[in-house]
Amino acid sequence: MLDMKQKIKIFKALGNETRFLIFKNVFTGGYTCSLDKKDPSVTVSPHATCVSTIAEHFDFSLPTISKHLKELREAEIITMEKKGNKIYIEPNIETIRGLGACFGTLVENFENNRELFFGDITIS
Amino acid sequence: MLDMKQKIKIFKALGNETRFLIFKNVFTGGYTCSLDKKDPSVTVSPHATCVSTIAEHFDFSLPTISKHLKELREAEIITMEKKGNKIYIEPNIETIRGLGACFGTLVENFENNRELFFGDITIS
DNA sequence: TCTATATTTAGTTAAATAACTAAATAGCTA
DNA sequence: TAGCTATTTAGTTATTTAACTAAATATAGA
Repeated sequence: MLDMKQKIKIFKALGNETRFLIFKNVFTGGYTCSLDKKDPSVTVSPHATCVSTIAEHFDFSLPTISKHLKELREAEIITMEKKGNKIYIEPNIETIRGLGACFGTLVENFENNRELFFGDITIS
Repeated sequence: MLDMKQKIKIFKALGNETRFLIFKNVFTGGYTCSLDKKDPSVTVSPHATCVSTIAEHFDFSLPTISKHLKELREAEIITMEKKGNKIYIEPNIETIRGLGACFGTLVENFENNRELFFGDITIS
């Protein structure tokens, strides 16, 4: 379960256009980075990519993208794993699943409370 | 359906501790503000509250809270309706429902893509 | 109309954010 | 080892954010 600090960190991370676009593309596989040619057994997901590949899609410098990725990693939205001299970035679906569940619970509780208070009357 | 700009605005709004706490309490009914005594027919939800009531729960000045509320309203996370000389604040559940649905779709698509790629093999 | 209440606007300031370039680190490959 | 690739760290700067106080606006009620 995500605690409040963690949720705020996630929202802050996604509340920036560049980071949001990185997030979007890492999760939907918009970027692809060739995996290690020497070792095809490397077990990265099809979504995996690396820092420089992502940076190619933006007009910002590599250090700027690197810093954005760090923030996404600290919010546990992505994972970054070093393999050789590259860092493979993958979506952290558990965090997104957790966030989705939080919103689901919030909506559900809200509906239940409303029903308790208003009975079966629909408020427009 | 929420567009990208709107989503980013929502995340930015919730990525601040004070605004997150306001959001939390407005949605869960943590604050309650007495409704208009003269006119009990006023149709505000049990979650309704007003700016000064919210401000009482924080060590920040009223203008600071007012500005935070404005940002939450612009992100369509809450609604603010003036009735007399008070402004009643209510949660905008549709926005939260929409956001929850987005995360749901993202997770679902992710699972489907993974299944398409990996078959029924479970990746640990 | 006068006064009190509720809220926002304006203007200021300190801190945080997001960008840059240059330099450092780390791991391949020749 | 030397050079190349991938990435981060350090240091700087401009912009944005979040806070404040004081003043303005709007409504309610005496």
